[in-house]
Amino acid sequence: MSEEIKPPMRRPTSYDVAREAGVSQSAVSRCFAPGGSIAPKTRARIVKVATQLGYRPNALAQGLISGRTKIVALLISNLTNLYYPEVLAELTRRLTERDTRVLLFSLGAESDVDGVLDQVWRHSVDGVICAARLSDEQILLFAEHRVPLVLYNRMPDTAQAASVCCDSAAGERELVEKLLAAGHRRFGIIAGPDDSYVGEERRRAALARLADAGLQDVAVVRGDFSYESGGAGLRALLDKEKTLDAVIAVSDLMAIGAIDTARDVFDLRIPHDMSIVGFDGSGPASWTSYQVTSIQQPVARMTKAAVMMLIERIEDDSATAERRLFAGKFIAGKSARITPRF
Amino acid sequence: MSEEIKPPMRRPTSYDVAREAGVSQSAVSRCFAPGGSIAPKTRARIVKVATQLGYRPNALAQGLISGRTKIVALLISNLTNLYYPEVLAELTRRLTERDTRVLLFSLGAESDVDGVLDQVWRHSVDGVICAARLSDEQILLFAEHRVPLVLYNRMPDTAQAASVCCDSAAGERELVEKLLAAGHRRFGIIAGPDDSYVGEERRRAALARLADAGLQDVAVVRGDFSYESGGAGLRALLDKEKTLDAVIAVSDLMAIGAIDTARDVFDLRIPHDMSIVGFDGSGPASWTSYQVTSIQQPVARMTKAAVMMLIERIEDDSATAERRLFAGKFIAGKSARITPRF
DNA sequence: CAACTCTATGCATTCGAATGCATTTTATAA
DNA sequence: TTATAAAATGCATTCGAATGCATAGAGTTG
Repeated sequence: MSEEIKPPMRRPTSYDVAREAGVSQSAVSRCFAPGGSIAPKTRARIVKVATQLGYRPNALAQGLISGRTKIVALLISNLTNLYYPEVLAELTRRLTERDTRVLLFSLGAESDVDGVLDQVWRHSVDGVICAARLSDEQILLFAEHRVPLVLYNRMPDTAQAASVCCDSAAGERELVEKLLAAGHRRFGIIAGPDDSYVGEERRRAALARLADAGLQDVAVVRGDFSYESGGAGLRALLDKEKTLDAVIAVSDLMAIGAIDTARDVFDLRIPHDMSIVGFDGSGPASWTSYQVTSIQQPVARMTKAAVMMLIERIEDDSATAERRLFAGKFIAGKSARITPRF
Repeated sequence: MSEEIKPPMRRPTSYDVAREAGVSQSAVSRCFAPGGSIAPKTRARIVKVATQLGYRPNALAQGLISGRTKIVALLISNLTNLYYPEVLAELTRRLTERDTRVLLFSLGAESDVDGVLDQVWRHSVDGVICAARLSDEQILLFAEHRVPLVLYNRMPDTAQAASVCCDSAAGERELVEKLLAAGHRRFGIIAGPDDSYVGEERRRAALARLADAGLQDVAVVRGDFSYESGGAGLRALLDKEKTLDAVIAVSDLMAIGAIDTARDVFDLRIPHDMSIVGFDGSGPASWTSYQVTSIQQPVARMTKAAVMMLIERIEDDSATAERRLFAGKFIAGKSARITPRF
């Protein structure tokens, strides 16, 4: 009879272990709780029985009674953005390292946020890292529900909230300065959707720096951060202004789209005939065919900071808002001429 | 006194709503349960109070008592693979549509699987979609724990499990046939790591079809699916065989790496001097600079199938294993010559 | 109006682990 | 050996919603 007839057998609970080990349920609980008061001998016996039965504490019950779920929610707007996967992977890895699970919410339209928040409250997550647009009212809801929040690469309009950002403005300024120093004068900008926080910050910073240099009325078109919209953006720009020295795309992916279109449709040599810069320093930007001149976000440091900030405020709910702003790193690349022509 | 002194105020529970609405806790529960027996008038009153108090059912308590969490775990091996984000986004979207949350587990090294599974059991998820390598023993654990499982783009060695795959073998064969028909004879293969299911399937299929055509001893090198390893792979191949007509990379990203290296390092015109094909049909493959000749996986249909299969077996735990195999779509692209030279 | 359905509602219990408090056991000191 | 502190253990309760069962109320019919 090698085929044992197994009873429908539900998962063993702490009571099952307790019975089998001849102790109380409390003992079992304490046995697995860090710092629980338990005699080494008893612990050994319980652990043995637990292993044998394949006992695993029920996370739901633990969360319900203790008020701690060891789950954080991650809100990310458009996962397909090529730059986010990297951030997502890093955040997930770092959280997992700290014995925390990730409940992922991907926001197609930013309007779903309310529905998502509803789910966040229901699941009593320990905290939230949000890389999607939140209104001030929404941010206030977090305080009301006492759920720690860290914003990633965006800042609230006026509400107080912890945030980790790459200094888009400074980065964009640096790019513009290099372009100006190299003698570019006829600029075009491929911006993001007007509801994108970083997109707008970069657009404004670029325009401001150009204005400082006496360049007004710079042509601006809007894309949606996609490859296609980069190409479309370039076409639109060249439609307005016949000749351009330099195009500033607010993301690498759009810069790449613009580069491909410049070469393929307009037969331009990059950077000889036209300079194109991006932003982010995402994977494909460094590919040989593009080598986008860009600002690289310090993803490792930023994700680490975000996770640490979140954990800090999970452990100390009186922690006040803090903002950490990381400078990006200029990547010379080869898609822009950054030295004077003569 | 515009500043109300709020008591520390915990989240309202069904009891709070019940008291306020003058009914029992059961009534509140039934009010939100679909098909609960409740008088319209009572329901209206409860809903009003609930809204007013901002009541939200506690998902932990619901999961604990009902045995259903409406959470599925997603196990994904390397998120940075550029092709997975698309799959991840689609799966998340579809699951969210069906009122199901996603617990994300990203596996850096495949060895973490056991630790991840432990967490999966603890959280009593309703099901799992797995795009990472699982051993037969691990697959059996799912049956033991009665957790429905759907494998994405991989099949178990011998154990029974539901799975959704793109027909890699057929796709790779088609690619090889087109290349053969166009007159290519000197082949090289850039395979994946030997523990990659799809990688190995594609490699074997390519080699088999080439052998059928009388081509033995085809050079094979291994990459890790990254852009860099594609370039390195091409260098290694050209090191072994001085001249090659065609290179078969088992993923688009490696094909792209190979294309860039071929152009930049070896000064080859693609596809004039050498054909390079990939696999997946991921975003960058269609960019103007590459236009990789490839097999496109029907991601939309596959993710839909995976989610439907999972839901089917969540609702009917007696459902036996099923395998759905989707044919990929040939993308002519421009990285391979697929018509005879004369 | 009595007899009987059918719908609403409440009561009590359940899910599984954590924890404050009381009690027992063990270790240490006098 | 006894007094006392300290450690180990058990008991009972708690978290918040779902649900089987009993009952109260509304509605129908003869």
